Amino acid sequence: MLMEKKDTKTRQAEIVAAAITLIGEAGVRGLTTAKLAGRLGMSEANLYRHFSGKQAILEAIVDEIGRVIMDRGSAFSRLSAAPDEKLRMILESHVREVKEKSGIPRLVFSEDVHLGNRMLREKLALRIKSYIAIIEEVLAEGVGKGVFRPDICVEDTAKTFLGMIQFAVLRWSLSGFTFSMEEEIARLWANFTRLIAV
Amino acid sequence: MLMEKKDTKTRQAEIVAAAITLIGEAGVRGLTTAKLAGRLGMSEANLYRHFSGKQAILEAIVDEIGRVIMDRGSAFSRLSAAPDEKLRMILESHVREVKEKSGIPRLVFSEDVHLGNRMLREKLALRIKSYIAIIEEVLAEGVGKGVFRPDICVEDTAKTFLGMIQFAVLRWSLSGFTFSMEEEIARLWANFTRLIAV
DNA sequence: TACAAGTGTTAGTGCTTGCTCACATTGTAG
DNA sequence: CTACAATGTGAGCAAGCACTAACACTTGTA
Repeated sequence: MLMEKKDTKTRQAEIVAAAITLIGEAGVRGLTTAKLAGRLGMSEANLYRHFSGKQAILEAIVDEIGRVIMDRGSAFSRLSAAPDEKLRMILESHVREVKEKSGIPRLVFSEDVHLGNRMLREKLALRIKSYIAIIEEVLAEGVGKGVFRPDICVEDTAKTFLGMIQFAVLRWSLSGFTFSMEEEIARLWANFTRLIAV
Repeated sequence: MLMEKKDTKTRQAEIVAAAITLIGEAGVRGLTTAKLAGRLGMSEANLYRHFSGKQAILEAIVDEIGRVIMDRGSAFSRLSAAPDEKLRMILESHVREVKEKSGIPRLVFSEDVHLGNRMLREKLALRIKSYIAIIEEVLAEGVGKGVFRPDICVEDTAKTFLGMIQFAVLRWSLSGFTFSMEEEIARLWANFTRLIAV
């Protein structure tokens, strides 16, 4: 009787947070009911009081990811900084997020999402789409204000921008996190901003 | 006694090919000794005659990936086309490769590589590095010949270029392969080439 | 106070996993 | 021809997996 009783909403949030951390450390494969329960100091069976199964936990994580992305979008759209400054801030907050919650990109790339549950895959595709839209908006604003080249396609440029970040994260992960992500991103940003500046 | 005896070199090649196909269909998680042996029409135990274990099979796949990349590099360096044409050809051959052997990108992104065996991770990081170097070379040639802007950083631009492709593949996978990869890539290429053209 | 609903645990279940063992068959060198 | 190494098989093992049943405690409420 070590575990104090808590509202299921609270427990669900705790479980999701622990699951993201665990995925960050050990991957989606490493997210087992035994490890998750152990990490939380509760029994495996108790997980099933709050979630119908592992799939439901993954769904909840994807919803959490969506919430993070949406929050970021609304935060930056309210901002009154220059478009290129906004873009840099999105970049930096993205990198910060990835570093402290590496479980998120890991789930995004995982086979469990790409090959497993269909709903999971579609939900995530939608989230990424809306993330691209956020970048597009900033780019369009920059084009309108004359800080970005008028001949860029905002959609393709947004996709290229995000791809640049993703690939940096991939290389960083493959390197065993040996190089400085911040420095790498700073270099990439310097080059990218030169490409799209008027 | 359905299985005819073959040289272990031949069997290894067969196993690696079947494993890549299987990963393409079912992911690295779907690559189980049972499925792989079943696909090849042989017993599980026979796999262990030719490979010491699953890790060894994954290593052989990574070596195969390295061979593919190296071949591509040497093929394009021998080519006498214009730099921008070369870059487009690399892009197209990359996409073609991904489409017919989707097991390769799946392994590159897999947790088994990123979190599992260290040697695997380092080998793959090296391969990607040399792939980046190939792109860099083409970009540098283009800058020298005056077809690409002289103010680009070839290294960062190469990384951005590859990231753009990777991200397109990710979105394609997340979409359930519903959109046309060729059209998407064509759009991205048109925008990218505009960004780096003089 | 009674009691139903909600939250917790222990101790399992059946299934899949990578892998091994003992044994059969085949190819080939002396 | 014979002996031996290489290549093949079926049977099965220990560990890990997601998940469940049966039961215990707590809390809100009629």
